[in-house]
Amino acid sequence: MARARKTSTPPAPSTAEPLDTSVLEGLIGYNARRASIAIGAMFFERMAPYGLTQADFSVLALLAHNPGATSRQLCATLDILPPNFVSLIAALDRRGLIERRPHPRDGRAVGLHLTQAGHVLAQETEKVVVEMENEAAGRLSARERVTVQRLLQRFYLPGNAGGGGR
Amino acid sequence: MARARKTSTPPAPSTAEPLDTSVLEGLIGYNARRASIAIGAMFFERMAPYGLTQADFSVLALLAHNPGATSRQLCATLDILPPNFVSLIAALDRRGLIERRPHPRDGRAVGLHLTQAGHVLAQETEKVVVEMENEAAGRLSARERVTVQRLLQRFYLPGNAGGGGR
DNA sequence: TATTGTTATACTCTATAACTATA
DNA sequence: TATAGTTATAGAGTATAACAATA
Repeated sequence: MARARKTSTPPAPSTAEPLDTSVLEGLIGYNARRASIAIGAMFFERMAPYGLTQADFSVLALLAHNPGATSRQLCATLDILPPNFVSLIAALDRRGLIERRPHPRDGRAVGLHLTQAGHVLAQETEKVVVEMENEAAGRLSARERVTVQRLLQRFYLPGNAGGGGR
Repeated sequence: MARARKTSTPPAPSTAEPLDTSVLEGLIGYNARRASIAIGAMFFERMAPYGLTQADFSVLALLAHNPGATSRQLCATLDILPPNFVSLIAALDRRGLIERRPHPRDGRAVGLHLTQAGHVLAQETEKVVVEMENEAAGRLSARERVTVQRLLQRFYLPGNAGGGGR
């Protein structure tokens, strides 16, 4: 997750001249990566009091709206490999944020549910993240924010062709 | 850099129902992260024949337009920590793609330059990456591509407020 | 036979502390 | 004293192989 750096940021005593970055800035991959890292660092700072990574937060947010979802479903949705999901879920369980109940129709699977504490934390952190995004996107209009989201989704969601959205 | 997965992608024998992801899809951070990972995986595939990571490529591309740049400048530009930059540069050097020359005005610094082979590789891979992006962004118009880049830059470039463009 | 969840494990990426040599 | 480059190292994150239990 690239934990945020110590980021003391001295008052720029730096003298080195900046480089010409026009080539890279013309690449969407580069821009998406840099923006993602910048927002991720901000996320890390704001979430420090709650001890949640982006993956942790995503799982809690998904469970809030998809109670009983299985590890398999969450892994597929978030593009996390099952072996890497085990310790994540175990940690949330240890913290009393989620509960594992036997799946009603599949003995192999386990349904995941938020506990009361999990619901509270999911709700509170969602608010924090939305505020953080409002700040990070402070120089974007509401319309621009919707636009950038819609365009980014074209790169990772299947069949999100044009048209549609108003 | 998250190397690309073995991605056999069986013809979806999967039966698990998809989850409601609307909360996450309303977050710019989530969308930027997912898009970045998707483009990164594609980058990894196309660059496999050249053995370059995104960071490697970025360094070569920057040196092509900024001959003599120092490690310090490249680190600052690409947000890479100096200790992590050492092995990257050493590998490019070992491959005969770059050359380290004493800095003309600073005995501590080392000016980095592309070799002939480095220039050839930088030019060829830049073409491959641009083609790859054209494909990845196939469902975006030229105007949309410029828009998404401009908007993403607001998150990681300082003082890129509105106005300006065009 | 295929799938869910898991253990073990290895590799990559990212971070900090501390050193050297020049400035 | 501060900066450029480096070494050593620790900790996240991400990948594969292989297993038990259930379908």
